[in-house]
Amino acid sequence: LELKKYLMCKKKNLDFYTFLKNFKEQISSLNLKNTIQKDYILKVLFFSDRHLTVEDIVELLKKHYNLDIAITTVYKTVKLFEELNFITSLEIEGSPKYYELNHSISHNHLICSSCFKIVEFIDQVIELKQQEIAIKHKFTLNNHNLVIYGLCDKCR
Amino acid sequence: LELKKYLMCKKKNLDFYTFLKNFKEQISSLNLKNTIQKDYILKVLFFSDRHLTVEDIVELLKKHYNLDIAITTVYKTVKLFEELNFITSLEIEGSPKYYELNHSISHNHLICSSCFKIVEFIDQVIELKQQEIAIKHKFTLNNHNLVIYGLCDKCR
DNA sequence: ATGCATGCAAAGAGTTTGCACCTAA
DNA sequence: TTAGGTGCAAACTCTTTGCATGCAT
Repeated sequence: LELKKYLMCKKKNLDFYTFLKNFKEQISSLNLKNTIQKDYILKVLFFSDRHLTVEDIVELLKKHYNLDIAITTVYKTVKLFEELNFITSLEIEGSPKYYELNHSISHNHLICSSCFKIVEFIDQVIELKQQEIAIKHKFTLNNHNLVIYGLCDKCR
Repeated sequence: LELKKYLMCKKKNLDFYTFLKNFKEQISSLNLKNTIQKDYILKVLFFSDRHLTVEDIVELLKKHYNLDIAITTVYKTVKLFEELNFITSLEIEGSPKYYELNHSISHNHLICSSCFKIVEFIDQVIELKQQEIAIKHKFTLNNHNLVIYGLCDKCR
């Protein structure tokens, strides 16, 4: 029971092995190969409570699983995972890309300019307004990226 | 009169020479040096009706004024201009930074994923909501970056 | 057996830095 | 005269690509 709770992901409300099984099935059905590299990169992202850069992923693979996976492989893999909608990316001014498990629900980020803490939020009013604006300008909305920069309470 | 109208900037509602004079005074008051390079980089940004990359600026300097200014100098200059709030920058996924004259008014961007057309918009509801969210999470908001990606009517 | 995957090395894009010389004030 | 500025070359960061080998299916 304790183990099961540990394996749950807050974001997906799912245990890792169910998630991994589904993942492996999707990889197979696309005629791609299941590998240790893919599994562990996914695992690191699944259990992380923060947004990770490619470099972070390499370090965590080494630290937690003593695995040496080439950074090139991680770049290729996160690109694939993003295309398959397993993960999403976040661009922050002057930083490498950050990755996180796909929440399915559209959300935005509030970032502290000093300590780089990232807070996620959802706002239905902003979501709807964006739809309105897209329609007004005759755009078909596909995704958006709202990042608010500020100072968190600890840093000011 | 025609000339005067030509020299007006839609965004600043100001003619270039008034703008340049004010700019030069600010540069002097900071004990920085006024140079041809700074003047012309500002000029290109002033008269542009679109967002410019550093590379765009170098090309326009050559095309319009037959000036060869080193790209390094342009990088250094736009960085300075941004710190002095003469211009603002915009980050788009997988693109170099885009610069534009500072509007003073906070605004957002809608970008076509196919032709990269950039449309600017202002929305008071979104602005206020962002303030609310910052307060809720105990952040002091300083700036934000909302980019909506979609397909414009021509591209879909 | 086939073909995607891995990982090394190398290239690539965008940007910054160090430094000698130049120029505005 | 003396800071700051310019522009060349080189470094730097992040990311992608080419290719030989490896491994899943």
